[in-house]
Amino acid sequence: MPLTNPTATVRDLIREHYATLTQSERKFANSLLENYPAGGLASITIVAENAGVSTPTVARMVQKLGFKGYPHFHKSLLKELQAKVSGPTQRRENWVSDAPESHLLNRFSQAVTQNLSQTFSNVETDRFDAAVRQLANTDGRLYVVGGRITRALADYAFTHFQAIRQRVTHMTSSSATWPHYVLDMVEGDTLLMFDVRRYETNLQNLAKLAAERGVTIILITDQWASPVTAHASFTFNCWVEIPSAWDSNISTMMLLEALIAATQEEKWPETRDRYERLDELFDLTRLFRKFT
Amino acid sequence: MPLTNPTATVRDLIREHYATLTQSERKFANSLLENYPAGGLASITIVAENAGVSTPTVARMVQKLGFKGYPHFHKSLLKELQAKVSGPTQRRENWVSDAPESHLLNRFSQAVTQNLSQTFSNVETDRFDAAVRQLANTDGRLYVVGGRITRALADYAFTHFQAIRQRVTHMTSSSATWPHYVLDMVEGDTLLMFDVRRYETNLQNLAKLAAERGVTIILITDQWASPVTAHASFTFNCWVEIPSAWDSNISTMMLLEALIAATQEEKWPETRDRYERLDELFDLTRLFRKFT
DNA sequence: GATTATGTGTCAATATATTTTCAGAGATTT
DNA sequence: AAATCTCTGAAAATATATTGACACATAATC
Repeated sequence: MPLTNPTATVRDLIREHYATLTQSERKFANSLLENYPAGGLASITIVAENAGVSTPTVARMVQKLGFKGYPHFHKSLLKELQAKVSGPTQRRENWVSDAPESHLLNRFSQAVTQNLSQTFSNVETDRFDAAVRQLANTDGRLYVVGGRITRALADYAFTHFQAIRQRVTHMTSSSATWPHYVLDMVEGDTLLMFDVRRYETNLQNLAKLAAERGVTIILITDQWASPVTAHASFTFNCWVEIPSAWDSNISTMMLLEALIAATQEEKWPETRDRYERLDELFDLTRLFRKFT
Repeated sequence: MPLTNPTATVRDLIREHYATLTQSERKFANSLLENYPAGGLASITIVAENAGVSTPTVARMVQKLGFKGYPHFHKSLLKELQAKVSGPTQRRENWVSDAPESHLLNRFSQAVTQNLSQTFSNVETDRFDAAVRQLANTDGRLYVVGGRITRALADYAFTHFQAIRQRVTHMTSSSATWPHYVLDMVEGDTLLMFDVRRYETNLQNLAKLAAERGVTIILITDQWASPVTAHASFTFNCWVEIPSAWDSNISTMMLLEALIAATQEEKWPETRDRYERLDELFDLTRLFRKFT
C-alpha cells in the first residue's frame, strides 16, 4: 500500500495515508486539500494556525507522509508547483483538477453546476419558507412518495425526515397500496411528491385524490413540470439536463436536502433531542450486532 | 508612480519597478518571472541562491517593490496563488438571486458548490476511467450495496445500472442476507459500495469477505474515508459538509451519476438497445395499467 | 469504573531564516 | 588618476521557525 512512488504528489500521499491520520492531522490535511497547494507553502507556524492545529501536529503528520521534516515537505510541494507551471506544455494543467477539458467528468460537472444554479435561482424564498413551515408542522402526517426513478429520493427524504420529526410515512412505489394510505389522509396532512419525466399517471391520480381530501401537496419536479403541478400547493422545479441519455437528479437532491436542512432548523431544538435519542438507539443496535 | 494597487500582482509590481532595479536585482526578478510564483515561495536564502544573488539583494528588492520585508512579499505571493486556485469556484458565487445573503438557501448552495468542486478536483481521471471500465465489464456480476443513509444512493445506482447493463444485483440493506450474496461472488465480479460516516462495521466485514474472493471493490465514501478503503481497489472521496447536523450526499450523488454516465458512454450503443427495449416495456406496462 | 493507550497542545531547545551593518569592488565623475 | 558614488555580498545580530520532551486530556479496553 505505501508505495512512496517518487512521482506521487502530496495530495496522493495524503489520500494514501488518510486512514492512518489522527483527527487533528486530518483537520490539517483537509485544510491543505481545500486550498492546495497554497495551504502548505507558508511556514509551519502559519499553516498550523490556519488549520487550527498546533505546529507539532503538522510536523508529525508530514513525517507520517514520509517526509523528513516540514522543510522537506515544503520543498516537495514547491517542486510540484514548479513542475506544473514550468513543465512541458503545462503538464496536464492540473491546477484545479487534472481532468482534460474534454473529459466526461469535466463536461459533467459543468452541466451540473449550471443545473444547480438554474434551479437555485428559480426558488422563491417565500415559497420555500412556506413549504418548510408545512413540512415542520407535526399536527398532520407527512407522506412521502416518488416514481420509478425518484423512489430513491423519496427514500432518502423519508430517512431524514424520520430523524427530524414524528409521523412520517413512506408510501412504497407500488401504487397498488396507495389507496390504503389515501384512506387515512385528512386535512392538515402533507404529501411530499417527486415526479420527473416520464411523468407517471399514477402519481397524478394520487395527487388528485389527496388534494380532494385537503392534503397540502409539495411537489418536486423537473424544469418541464409534472402535471401534478395542478394539484400542488408548492411546486419546485429542478433543472436536470446533462450530457447523457437520462436526466440528472442532483439538483433535485439539492432542493430536497435544502428543504430537510431548513425544516431541521425550524424545529431545532426539538430535532436535537430526537437526534440524540436516535444516536443512543444506534449504539444499542450496534452492541446487539456484536453478538450475531 | 507607486500606485500600490491592492489587486496588483507581484508580477505587475516587478514590471512597474523594473526600471529602477539594479543589475543583481534584475537577475532575481528574471529568475522569479521565469518560474512564477514558485521561484519566490521558498525561503529568502534558497531563492537568492537559485537566482545566484545574495540574500540582502533579494531583501532590498522586495522592499523596493513596496513590501515591508521578505515575509510580507512571500505572503503576498501565496495569496495570489490561493486566489488563482479558488478563483473559478468563487466566481460561481455570482448566483445572484433575490435571496438575502443570510438565508439558508444561500448558505446551503455555497456549501454545496464548494463540496462539488472539492470532490471533483480530487478525482483522478485515470482512476475514474479504470473504475468505469470495471463497471462496464459484464463478464462479472455487479453488486451494489449501501448503508443506512446511502441505501437510497445504492438504490438509485441499481436502477440506473440495471438499465445500462445486465447482471446487476442490489444487495438489500439488511445485512443478514449478505452471506447469501457473498456465497455466489467470484473473481471478476464488482462490488459498488457506499459508506459514509458513521461507518458501518457490517460493510467493512462484507468488503473483507468480498476482497478475499477476488471481487473488485469500488468504494464511494466521504472526505474522511471509510475503513473499507483498505479493501477497495478504487476509492472516491466526496466532500459532504453542509451547515446542518447531518452530512450532505449531493457530491456523492454527483460522483455516482458521473460514473453512470461514463459507464453508459463506454457501453454505447449496446446500452442504446437496452434503453429502447426498456421503453417499449414501460409502454406496455402503462397500457396494462389502464385496465386496472 | 478503573486502566491503559493514544492523541494533543504547551513549552523549551535548537536550528534556520531575515535583517542590519559594514567593507570592498566597480563604475562614474571631476 | 583620484575621489566619489552606487552596488554587492560577507558576516553578525536579531527574529522566527522547527523540533523534541513532557504533561494533560480524551478515547478505547478490560
